[in-house]
Order: sequence, then C-alpha cells, then structure tokens
Amino acid sequence: MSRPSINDVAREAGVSKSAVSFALNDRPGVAPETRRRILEVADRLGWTPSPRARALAVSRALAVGLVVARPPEIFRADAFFPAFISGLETVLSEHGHALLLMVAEHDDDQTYRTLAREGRVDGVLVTDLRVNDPRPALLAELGLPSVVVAPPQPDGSVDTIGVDDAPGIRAVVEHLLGLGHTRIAHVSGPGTMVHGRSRRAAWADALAAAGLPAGDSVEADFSARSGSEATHALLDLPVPPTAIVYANDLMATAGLSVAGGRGLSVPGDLSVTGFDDIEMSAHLRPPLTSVATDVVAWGRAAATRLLALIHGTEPPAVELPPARLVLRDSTAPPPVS
Amino acid sequence: MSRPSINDVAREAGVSKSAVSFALNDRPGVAPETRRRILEVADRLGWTPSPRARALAVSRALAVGLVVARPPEIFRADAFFPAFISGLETVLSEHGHALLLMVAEHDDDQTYRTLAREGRVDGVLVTDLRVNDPRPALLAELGLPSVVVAPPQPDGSVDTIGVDDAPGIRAVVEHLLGLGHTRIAHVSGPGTMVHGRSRRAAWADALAAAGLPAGDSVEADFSARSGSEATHALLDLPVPPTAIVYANDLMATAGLSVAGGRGLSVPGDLSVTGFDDIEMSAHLRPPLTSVATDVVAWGRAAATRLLALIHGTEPPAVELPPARLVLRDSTAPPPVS
DNA sequence: CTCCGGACCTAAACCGGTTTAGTGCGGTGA
DNA sequence: TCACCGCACTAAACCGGTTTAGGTCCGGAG
Repeated sequence: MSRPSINDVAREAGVSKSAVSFALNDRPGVAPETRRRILEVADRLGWTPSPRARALAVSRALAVGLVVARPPEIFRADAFFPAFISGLETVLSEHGHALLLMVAEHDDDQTYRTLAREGRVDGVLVTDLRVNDPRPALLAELGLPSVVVAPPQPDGSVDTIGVDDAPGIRAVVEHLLGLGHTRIAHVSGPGTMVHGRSRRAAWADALAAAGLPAGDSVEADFSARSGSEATHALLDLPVPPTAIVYANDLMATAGLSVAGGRGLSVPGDLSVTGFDDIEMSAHLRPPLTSVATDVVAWGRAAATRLLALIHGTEPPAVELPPARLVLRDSTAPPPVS
Repeated sequence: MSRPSINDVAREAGVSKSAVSFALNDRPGVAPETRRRILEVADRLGWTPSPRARALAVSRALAVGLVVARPPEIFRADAFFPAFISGLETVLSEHGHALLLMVAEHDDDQTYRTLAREGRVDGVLVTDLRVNDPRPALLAELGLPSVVVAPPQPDGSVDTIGVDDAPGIRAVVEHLLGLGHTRIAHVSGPGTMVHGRSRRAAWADALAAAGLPAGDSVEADFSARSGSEATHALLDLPVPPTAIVYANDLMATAGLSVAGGRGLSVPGDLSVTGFDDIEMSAHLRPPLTSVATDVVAWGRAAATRLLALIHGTEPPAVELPPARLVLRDSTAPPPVS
C-alpha cells in the first residue's frame, strides 16, 4: 500500500511502462486516446514519477546547491539569504528541482568537491564572492555548472549575475554632496569580498568625480561590532567627517548609536547612510537613508540562469531592477561650522 | 572519464560488485585482505557511492526537508534560521544526509504533501509552530517522520524539541520587578504562533506570581513596523507602562526608537527588553537587555532526533542549554514619579 | 571417508524510472 | 502485388547501487 510505481500504472492501464513514460513526458508515439487513458489512471492512482528513480535514470540530480560560508554572524549579516533563497525557490520548484543547502566550515573547497563527486547536485550558486575567488576556477575544473551571484566584475574575469551596487553608492554620495557635504567618509566591508571592495570603489570614484580629495575610510566586516569600532575611529580623526557612508545597514545602525553616544546628533552633526534597506532601517531613530535592491529578483534570475546552464539552453536575458536610493531622515546638510 | 562506478572498482579489484558493496559498508563476508584491497582501489579511483543510486536501492531519500512559510519578512524575522540551519547541517552532513530547503507560499500543506508523495525526503523539520497547528497531524497522516521545533507544549499535544522560552521571559520580568517596576507591559508576537503565545503567557504569569494586576499588552507580529505601532499604542495609554517586554529584539529596537522619538529617555523614563539577542542588540543605544538562546544547539538536537526517528533508533536524550538573560543598559529603575 | 557448516565470494534480482532497439500492422507508391 | 514506410507500442537494457540466494572450498566432527 505504499506509493504506486510506474509498473502499477502500466498494469492498470494495460500498457507497457515505456508507454506510461512516453505519455507522461509528452513524447510522440502514443495515441491521443491511449495517452488520455494513461494519464487518467495515473491521476486516479495518485502517481507521480519518483525523483529518485528519475535522477538515476537521467543521470541528473534534479537539485542545485547553495553553499554558505560558515560564520552565522556573517551569513551575509543582513537579510540577504532569506530573500534570495525565496527567489531561488520559486523558480526551482517550478522546474522540479530541489534546493540543497550546505553550510561550510572555512574551506568550502571540500564542500564543493564532495558535492561534485557525489553528484548530489547539477549545479551550484556561488555567493559572497571574494576577490580572486578560487571557486569559479574550482567549479570549472570540477565541471560543475555554476552561477556567481555578485555585482558585475569590471575585469570581466567572472561571469556574474546581480545588480551593480556602484550606482546605488554613487547616488548616496551625490545626495550627500548635494546637501553640501565635503568630508564624506566610508565604512567598508572586507576588502577581500567583492561587494566590500566595489562599494568602496564606488564611493571613492564618486568623490573623485566631484573633484574632492580622497576621503577617509575604514575597513570593517559588515558586522555591527565592526561598524561600531570603525565609527569611533572615524570620529576620533583630527578632522572628522560630516557624513559617513556605510557599506550595509547593520554597520550604519551601530554607527548611529556610536554617534549618539558621543553626543553627536544625527543628522544635525553627522549624516549617516546604509545599504540593503533592511526592514529595521525604517524604524530606527532617525530612520536610515539607505539603498534598496530587489534581492528576490536576484534569486529568481540566478535560478533561471543556472537551470538554463544545466540544460544547455539559452539563458533568457534578465533585467534586474537597479538599486534604489531610499531617502529618510539620517541625512541632512552638514552643520554650519 | 566520468565518475567511476562500483563496477569500475569491482573490475579493477578483481571482485564482484557485491563484494565492493560489502566491503564499503563493513559487512561480514569479506576477508580482511580483500577488503583492504577493495578499499585501496576505491580510494585510488576516487570512488564514493552515488547517493542517487543508493537512495533508489535503499528506498530512502537521504535527505530531510525544511519548509519555511512564505513572507520573507517573517522568515522568523530574526537571526533564527541562519543559526538553526547551521546547527542542522553539522549533524546532517556527518550522516550523509542533505538538507532540502523549500519556501512555501501560504499553504505549506501542498508542499508537505508533494514532499511526501515524491519521496524527496525521509523526514521534515517543522518550525514556527502555530497554535492548533495542523501540520503534525498532516505529517502523521502522510507517514512522514518529523520533528517539531518549538518550546515544549504545556498540553503535551505535540512532541517538540526546543528550549522553553518561559524561563527567559520570567527572568526578564523578575529583573524588572527587582528594579522596582510595577507597570510592565508586553508587546507580543502573533497569538497564532506558539512562541508568540508562550512568551505572552510567561510574562502574564510572572506578573501574577508577583501579585501584580494584569499588565497591558499589545499583539504584534515580530516585525519592526508592528513593534513600532504597538509601542505607540502602549505609550498612548492614560497610564503608560514604565517598562516594556518585547517578544523579540526587532520589535524592541523599533520600540527604542519610538520612545526616543517621543522624548522619553531609555532607560531613564522607560525600560525596554528584547528576546533572541541578535548581534545588533549589543550595538544599539542604549544596548538592549535581551534573552539569548543557543539556536545552533537547537539545530543540532533537532537533526539528531530526526535522524534517529528515521532510522528507528533510540534518540539520544539531549540537554539544551537554557535561555540566558543578557543584561545591558536598556533597563533601569522606573522614574521617580 | 563422508558429511556438515561456516567463511568467502558471485550471480542475479531489485529499486523505479528513461531510452533504445525492435515488432506488428495498415497504408501508400511503383 | 509487393516492398517500404511510419505509427503505436513493447521488450529489454541501463543508471549504480543494495540485497538475497546460492555456490565453492576447506576444516573438523562422526
């Protein structure tokens, strides 16, 4: 009385199991009437082909993998994963593919190797791209299809999918410039990660484009703690900035607290901006000016592209909505010295 | 030149494939010397059994599922999932099981049914338990092993694994009582979720135990926005509370901002507490008094229990570390009226 | 010397699908 | 009339493991 198999359907419908298989997969060689009958029996018996057997037969895993690097704190710290995964899933489940999630210790290297060797997945998604990341090469070597989720790489070394965060940062800096700021500092993500580095570069470029001298910046790691420390460092400078552009909302939030703790009013004495526009940012005091991106759309796009890669079909061109500046009350003109 | 199969190993080692299978699984009936030779060949060829084939042969999926209910905002809002998943994974990967993640639209019903019908997983983890949750019954009906991750249910209706959050809330309330508060309000999670309801009950019980009249409470949904609205509602009362116990840190953070926005000083005029102790809480102004639980340990325990259930072995008794009150600066004696 | 039993190993069935190679049959063109 | 073709369908191989049912060989008991 367990799950019916294709044999049960075949017997019940009075045909061979190949006929059932053909009927199910809309392949020619089955008379319309027969096909109808087969499908009806399948439906009556509540039969769906077993992904296990199918996976073995077609030599496909019918699953894709997502490896996240360990430290749960830096589980991309912000709300990235939940939204991204939910975007992935909508597309994957539509195509009968499962999403395998693995959490890697420090060397995700072994995780990918195992994934490839065991054939548990047909492809993987690579997130949190690092500078000179060895993973694309590793995956190419392993022959495992992959999609790298990251802002476009200027050097074109890696083919990525994702929204460029530079315009968002540029918009932030231009907004601050427009308010009259000239000493705009930056608290960056790790220089080892591309989204840490690209946001920093965008900030520097925007300042340069405005003809301003290079601003101060401190490298942090996207965590609240590091944002807090970086903020202290900047405010301790002989000539402290009048605005700080943070590489994410978590650090900006910590920065808000540090400023307040030092008796500075935001935005009166100091303007603060974040990135990601997490839900909480609208409910801070003051509400945080930030940059929003549609991460769910990233997930959908990444999944679509990966499936196309796996099946060898042409990946449909996707247009990701650009990052969007969200103005709130944490920015204002600099204090009149 | 693709992956070697068991046949390649058998041929190379000059034995039958059953011998290889026996050797691999440490089963009797193969001479030590032969076993050694087989394993050596396997190693040389870089062979590992294919989970796909194995899954079909043993009629097991070698995977477990985690279904999260849709709204990414409420992806348990806090840092629960990242930590929980990372705990799950350590145990699962040790046992060669994969973690399948699915994001359900509103009716996770269908998701579970599909999961069971297709046999993609051997068991599932149920989180975000609702009051009168239909899922345990559904899963029992489907014959799908499952572990419910939630605080212990007082009525014993469902067998759960997880830390009781009541002692944590009680500790918070007692801490506030000790400081001299008597008007202690609560912003709860949805009354439809057990951890919303159980935290609320714990708060009410603690007040009652202290001989105080029932306090004011407002139902929210764990999101920052709802926390903000609830806080306004409480502070608008004719006799506003001097302390607010929030059911999570996200809402407490929003509450902190609301209080500040209304000119109240925290903790001078109002004490505020959270729950979960997310990373950011230590970096707010003021740093948030909260309750920390070891969610990674939950994950490990849940995975261990589920695997035992699947294999029909005795689940080892686990001792989860109790919730821990983390005192910071958001609580202080009430203002002297 | 025969018989029995255990240790070691193999052949073959099986899991539940997909896919390839045929088979039988009615219809068409030469 | 017959060769040939295409259509509908079936039988059997295959994916890569596990598992069951033997089959040998050898040593020891009777």
